[in-house]
Amino acid sequence: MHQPIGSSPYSPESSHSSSSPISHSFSSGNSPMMCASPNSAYMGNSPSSIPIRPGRLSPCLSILNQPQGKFRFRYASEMTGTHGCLMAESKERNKKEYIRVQLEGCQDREAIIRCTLVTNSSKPVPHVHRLGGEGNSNGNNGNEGEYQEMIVSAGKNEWTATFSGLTIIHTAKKQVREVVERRLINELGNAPMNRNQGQQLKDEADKIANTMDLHSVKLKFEAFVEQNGFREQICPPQYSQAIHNLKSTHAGDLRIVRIDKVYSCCTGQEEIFIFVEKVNKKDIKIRFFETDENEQEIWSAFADFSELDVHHQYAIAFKTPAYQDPNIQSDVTVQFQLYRPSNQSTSEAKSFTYTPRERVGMKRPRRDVPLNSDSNTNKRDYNATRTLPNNDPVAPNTFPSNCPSGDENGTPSFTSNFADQQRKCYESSVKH
Amino acid sequence: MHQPIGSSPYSPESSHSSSSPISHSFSSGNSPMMCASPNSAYMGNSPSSIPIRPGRLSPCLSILNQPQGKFRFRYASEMTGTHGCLMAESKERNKKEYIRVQLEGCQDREAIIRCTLVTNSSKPVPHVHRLGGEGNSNGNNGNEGEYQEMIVSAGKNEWTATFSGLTIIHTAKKQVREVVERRLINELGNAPMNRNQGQQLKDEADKIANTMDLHSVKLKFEAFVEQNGFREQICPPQYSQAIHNLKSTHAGDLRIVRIDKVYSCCTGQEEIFIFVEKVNKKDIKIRFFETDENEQEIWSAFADFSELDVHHQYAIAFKTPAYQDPNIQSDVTVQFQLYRPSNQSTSEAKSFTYTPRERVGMKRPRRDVPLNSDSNTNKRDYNATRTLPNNDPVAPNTFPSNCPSGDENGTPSFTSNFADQQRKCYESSVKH
DNA sequence: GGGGAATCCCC
DNA sequence: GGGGATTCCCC
Repeated sequence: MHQPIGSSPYSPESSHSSSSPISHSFSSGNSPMMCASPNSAYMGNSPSSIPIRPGRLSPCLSILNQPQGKFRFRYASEMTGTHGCLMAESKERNKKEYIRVQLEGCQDREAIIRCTLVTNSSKPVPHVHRLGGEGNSNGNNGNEGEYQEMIVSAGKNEWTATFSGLTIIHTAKKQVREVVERRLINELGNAPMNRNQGQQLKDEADKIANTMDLHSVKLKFEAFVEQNGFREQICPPQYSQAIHNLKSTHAGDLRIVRIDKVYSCCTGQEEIFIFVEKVNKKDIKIRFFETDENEQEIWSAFADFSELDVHHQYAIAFKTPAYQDPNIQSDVTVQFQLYRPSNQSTSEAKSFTYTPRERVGMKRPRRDVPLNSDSNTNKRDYNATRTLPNNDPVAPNTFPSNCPSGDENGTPSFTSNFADQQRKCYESSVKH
Repeated sequence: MHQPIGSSPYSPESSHSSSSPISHSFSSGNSPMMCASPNSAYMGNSPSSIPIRPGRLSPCLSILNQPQGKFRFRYASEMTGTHGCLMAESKERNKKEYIRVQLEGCQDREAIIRCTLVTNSSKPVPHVHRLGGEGNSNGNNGNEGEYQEMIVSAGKNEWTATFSGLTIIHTAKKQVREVVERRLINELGNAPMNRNQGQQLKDEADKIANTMDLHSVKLKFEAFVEQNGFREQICPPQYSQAIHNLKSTHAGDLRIVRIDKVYSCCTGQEEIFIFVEKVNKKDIKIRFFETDENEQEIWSAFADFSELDVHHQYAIAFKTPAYQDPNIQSDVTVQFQLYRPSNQSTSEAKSFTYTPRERVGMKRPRRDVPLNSDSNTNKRDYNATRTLPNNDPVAPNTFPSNCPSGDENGTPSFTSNFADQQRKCYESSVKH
């Protein structure tokens, strides 16, 4: 102990109660005080820094490889069989990397890096979910899944702990309160309580349990050295980026799986069906946008649909928004993507084409487009080249082309590749 | 007792053990015999008829109003709050009718009609699910949800029992075995067993538990008269039609909720997206069919899709089957519906229009790249590639008409109201 | 690794 | 009455 317990807001979260080599308590605060204890990981203020050991330079932890931002948390009931474990975020899709944490500036022979699961909140506290791990070479058992530890040293691993085989075990909602309460009691060193204190504790547990986000966690890394059979925390903890539960509707990946039609008249209001991965109908939008050559967004608009158009979380029927310019002369390629307002996340974008609308009052029964690409759609008076059946009330026609429809030089063109779009477009524009 | 127990395959299922006024045992057989007891509702043979009381004309039960064929079974955990109860099947959508059962030809002053839940199997046995009921005027309590009873008489209700407020309580899978075992033991009158018999019973319970269909039940109606404090069954039981659990994927209603396009060229192979109610991708087909003026089916075909085209049970992307006649000269209206092979159930049909194909042999420039060639239906991650305006291999085109495409006089017409269909149709026909 | 069935919760 | 969140199971 380098400081009296509770002597400052900086009192360490873990510095005195752990008996070597492995502590089972969650936060190591061991204050006999009640709920207001600033030493409690749950109830107190998190220390904003960690005391430096007297007469030593403070080492420092740095996360070399962050964990994945998304991972499927598994229930204890799913822990039979193997389901893949928490890896590091990696730029390359197919490259597997492990989570790595390095201890810098350590003066001791070796140190221990501990990894625990904490809440994704401004003041991280131990999470009710548990951290599982099997491949861990240090093979910690009997820790109730509450942490994983690695020994680091200069010679062994250049002070770098590699956490492989980590797993996040999802505590069922029903048990959350109980787990929190048990930990609170532990934190308080199992001090005897009177009825009032007991109630206070229960209330606090309730509050924490009801508040804790079960669908995102962070990893907390701490470094210790062991001396004379006691552990000492040697530097401030580091927190990883948040890890979101892939199975959750609110955190799951947004994805457009299938699209029935990827073009629309620039006047919008055309119905598109898409299949998507699980979405929450109250928290989903479809965003159309266009970027310039510098990737700068130059236009965006939301598609038109209501909750009723979201079919059981997996499909959406929406109407396209009007393009910014109702007078485009050639196809314009834009993008669209799912957007979740609650956390601003988006899906990958899919490309989408806006086609020109029919010109109103255009007076050229023309065919200025090479032979086949055309499109000009639906002039009633347009005389198609093909032979029409005698009573065919129209049906102007053009035929397909292998030529590009919009030309490379930017020459305006009325051509569209999408005849049916043109048709509808015409209809909607003549209504104006 | 009118017959010795087990004396015949017709020994009554419920005739002697029940002590008045309410029996708690499931089948009333109370034989001391072991597993082979023909008297056990679970293990024995079901009686194919019921003994007639000596010297009496046998009365008879008839079900005036059958229960609904579909109902959502509720778990015990859902029994808080009200969720609607089992009603009778009714022709008119909005008309609420109760399940009613009449006892005919009863010579006694009054009788009791009991309703229990049994399996939907050739030899119905008591179901592990329970029958709940609250609105029941006879208000049976303490029957553990195992039956509901009504008293009938000439004056009171014209021998007709009305079962209102029935509910089906879904026994969780985990408890099925235990419930079955308990009942078996009860059936055997809690007779002492040796180890071997115990094992036999467990095995039997296992078998029954694993075999019982938890998603469909029937109601069993029995009639009793009470005399000298004893009950006597007075006629053969009646079984209702099956009631299927609406929440089950296998029994739930098939329904087409939304369709992106209701027309296709008669040559088929056009992609349609539909939103549906929960289906099982391994047990669903889409059937197109046509009926003549007499409602006789004159053509049918299945749409083309694979399991991969079924999106999370709620949406399907399929290709239309070719119509029987590739040379139709005007639109043909057919129907399509979902079809579940396992039980031959179908959804309501939606109407669908086949449009004539473009005439082959007409000479006009065209392309041989099918428009839809990129629609790789079988990839979950369907990437709409048809978006690049500049190199889009273009589409043939026809134009819309405000006139009916098929004319009333039967004059052949190449016109279609569905220009894009024509386009695709054209392409698919040129591929031939 | 992931889909969906089973169970439970709540608008 | 019903949709969907949660938990569990299994291909």
